Amino acid sequence: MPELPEVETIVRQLNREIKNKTITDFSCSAPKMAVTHKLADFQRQIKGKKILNVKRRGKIILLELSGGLVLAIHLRLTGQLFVRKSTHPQDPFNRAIFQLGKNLELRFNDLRLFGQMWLYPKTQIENNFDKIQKLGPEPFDKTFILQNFKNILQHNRTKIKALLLDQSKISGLGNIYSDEVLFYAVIHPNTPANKISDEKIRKLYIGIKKILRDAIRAQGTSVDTYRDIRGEKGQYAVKLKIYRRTGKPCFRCGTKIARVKIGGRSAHFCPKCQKRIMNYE
DNA sequence: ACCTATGTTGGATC
DNA sequence: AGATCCAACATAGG
Repeated sequence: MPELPEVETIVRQLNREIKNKTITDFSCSAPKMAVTHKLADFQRQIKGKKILNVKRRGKIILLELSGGLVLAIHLRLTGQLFVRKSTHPQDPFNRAIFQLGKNLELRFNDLRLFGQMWLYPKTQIENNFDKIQKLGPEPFDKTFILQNFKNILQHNRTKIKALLLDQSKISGLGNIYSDEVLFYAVIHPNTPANKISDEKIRKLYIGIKKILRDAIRAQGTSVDTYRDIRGEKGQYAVKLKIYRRTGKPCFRCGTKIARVKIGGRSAHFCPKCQKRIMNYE
């Protein structure tokens, strides 16, 4: 499910709703999701811990707990975090429940079971957690300047679509927003990253920030299973220009939108506007 | 009914 | 280095 805007939405809402709550109990019906511990150990470690703060790095949610622990959560494709009153009916595909006192629960639901949780001491998260160590720059980090982005593109021959999806190059973009930013910047998804002109790099850089910011404002895109912590849809789906619009008219020129596979993922683009550079497929 | 697709990512293989 | 295929898994849609 979630890319940067969806994860950011969830993180902001969690801070509003469950900061300073204490995890009074934990249960989980999918042991593989809690990757760092056997279930009993995971439960023992997390029980009684207070949620001090919620952060995000890339698409990874980080709950800072008392006792110097951090609970890291990755929702992968279909994970959801819901905050529910205990009286609320059970959610479909619920895999884990963090009890927050008598009346409140943080529920981890996941249809496809790809989601993962890690529980580590804070120092280890910061210094040794490879999932975070490997991440590229945050699009909204002040140090992520145009020149920085330019360097990344100029040192990679890979197709720009694949580069944008590669979390070690730049973090936070997934299949939806990588398509959207390439449409915004009018770049064919198969263009080798190091063949993109300075002008287009600049446009892409601007587009990444603009589109992610707009999507966060709209509380994310619910084109499939994404929901926020109240179970509500994000509102950005109606603003999508290209993603999953195969065969529909391009908003710029009316040409039918095309779809190609790049690295096993679908890339949507306008074959007229986003012309591929000759000599490169 | 069968085939394909799905918001992720990590590993194997060429 | 980089591309491609496959793995985890469950469901929906053509």
